[in-house]
Amino acid sequence: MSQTVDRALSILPLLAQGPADLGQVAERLGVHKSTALRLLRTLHEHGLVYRQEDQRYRLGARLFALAQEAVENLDVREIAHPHLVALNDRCGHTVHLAVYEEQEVLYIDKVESRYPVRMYSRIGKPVAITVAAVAKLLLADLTEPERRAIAEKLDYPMYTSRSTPDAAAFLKELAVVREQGWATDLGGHEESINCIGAPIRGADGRVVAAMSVSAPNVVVTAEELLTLLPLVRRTAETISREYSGTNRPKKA
Amino acid sequence: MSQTVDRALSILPLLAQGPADLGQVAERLGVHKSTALRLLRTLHEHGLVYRQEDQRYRLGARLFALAQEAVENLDVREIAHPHLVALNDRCGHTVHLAVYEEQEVLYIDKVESRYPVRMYSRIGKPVAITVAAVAKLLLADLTEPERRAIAEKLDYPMYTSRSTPDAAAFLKELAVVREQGWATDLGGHEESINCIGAPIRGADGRVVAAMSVSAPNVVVTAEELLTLLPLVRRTAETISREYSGTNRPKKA
DNA sequence: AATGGGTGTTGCATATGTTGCAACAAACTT
DNA sequence: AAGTTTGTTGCAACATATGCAACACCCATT
Repeated sequence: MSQTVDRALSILPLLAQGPADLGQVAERLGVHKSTALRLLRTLHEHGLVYRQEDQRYRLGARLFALAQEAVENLDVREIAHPHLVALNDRCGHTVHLAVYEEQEVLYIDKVESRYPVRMYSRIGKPVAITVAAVAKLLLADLTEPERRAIAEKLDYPMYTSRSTPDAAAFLKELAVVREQGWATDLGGHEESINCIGAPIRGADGRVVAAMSVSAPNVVVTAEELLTLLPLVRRTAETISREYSGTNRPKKA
Repeated sequence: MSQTVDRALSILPLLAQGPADLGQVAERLGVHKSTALRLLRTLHEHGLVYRQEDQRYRLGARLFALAQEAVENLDVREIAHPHLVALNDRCGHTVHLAVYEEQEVLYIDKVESRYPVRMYSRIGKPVAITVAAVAKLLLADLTEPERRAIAEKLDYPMYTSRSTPDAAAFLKELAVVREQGWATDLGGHEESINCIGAPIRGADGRVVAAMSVSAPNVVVTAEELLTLLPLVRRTAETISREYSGTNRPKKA
């Protein structure tokens, strides 16, 4: 791989955390200031980096444009969105859509709860991979060696007492999820929040995305939330059918 | 500037047009296949590029995550502040910056009038939402159903005889504000104080904040204050440009 | 007005890292 | 099975990125 490009690209996540000046960039990259300057200049010419009035650098508009095109290319999102909204209309809770890519699970869509109490999550943000219902669904579909490889590499932070403690427990949970075709997260990420999720499959049966419904204890108990399971699964299946084209041909 | 990085970054807009295989990328870059391969690999490692099952490359979801993180860490206040100060330097009146959050409009910055007579307001304090110019600007940008939902829920205290009396009047006012792109509050909150305001927009055109200039009658009449409108609008636009990073368009 | 610390910027010699090649591997067509 | 297309690796040659040191600049301090 290319060292120069590697360094240049490392600047992006760094700037995503907030603006930084030349010195800071150089230091965090471990290179000379002049080197950092030239990398930043190149990024700047491509519009990925913007220089604000105080001379500090931050991510540029071009990146947003690219990101926009990137999500548009993920057409699961496009197809799923109206169904997620419809589901939210019926149950009122927060609905998430996530995909697995490069060892990460990312939220790519979200429909906010209608209740005043909202949970914290962020589109584009990596999911708590060891506990989230959507993460379990997406990982459960990998091959057994892949699952094991990933499970070994992960950290298992104990967000709550009910978080997945270690690789063994995680693999076991994935096996259950794979078997039953749906997943839960009962207070594993935040003590008072429960989720239920179902997989969205492509034409070949592989899981291409996962969706979930989340609600805090103060609104509905875990048992009540579970009564929504059939609805969630049906929604996921509808989306799967539309996505895989067995129902409605939509796009070329 | 760096040739290697330049080439690597040129791949991104190329892939934004749709997935492409190694050969196509190499050809459109004008480099050898092996070179393109190494560049793509580096992009891949950073998650900016994703390799789909048919081995073709497309933009990766990480791009989306980066952009999302960036907007979240973008501080309007930080960017706006120097411009607000400059505006205050020129006109001498109190300048406010406000955002909409969770059904409320909050002041997040303020530059005090240089005149001895000052109006009462406080950073972090909720704004008089039915009358303030900044509130009108922020609410006017919501969707029609959202606006109606909020307008219904609000109280309409008659701070003065010129306060907005009810939901119908408020919605009508919002429509006007939305149309004209600026707002006023002429004695609606305190009998002797007038404000004019303008919206600050993000890269996608949505209103992310609003600013206003306020002055009491004893210093300038409402008509005199209105002569500042072009200046206020220009300032808001300058901030918008800087915030959205669209100041410097550059092309290959 | 002069000094000094803090930036960002440029020219240059060195050698490091990138390049294109050509040969190899693998997957599909015929 | 042979042939075509596409992706991948090792290597030698050279172009390119690198760090340095000197410079320019701005701001605060004296």
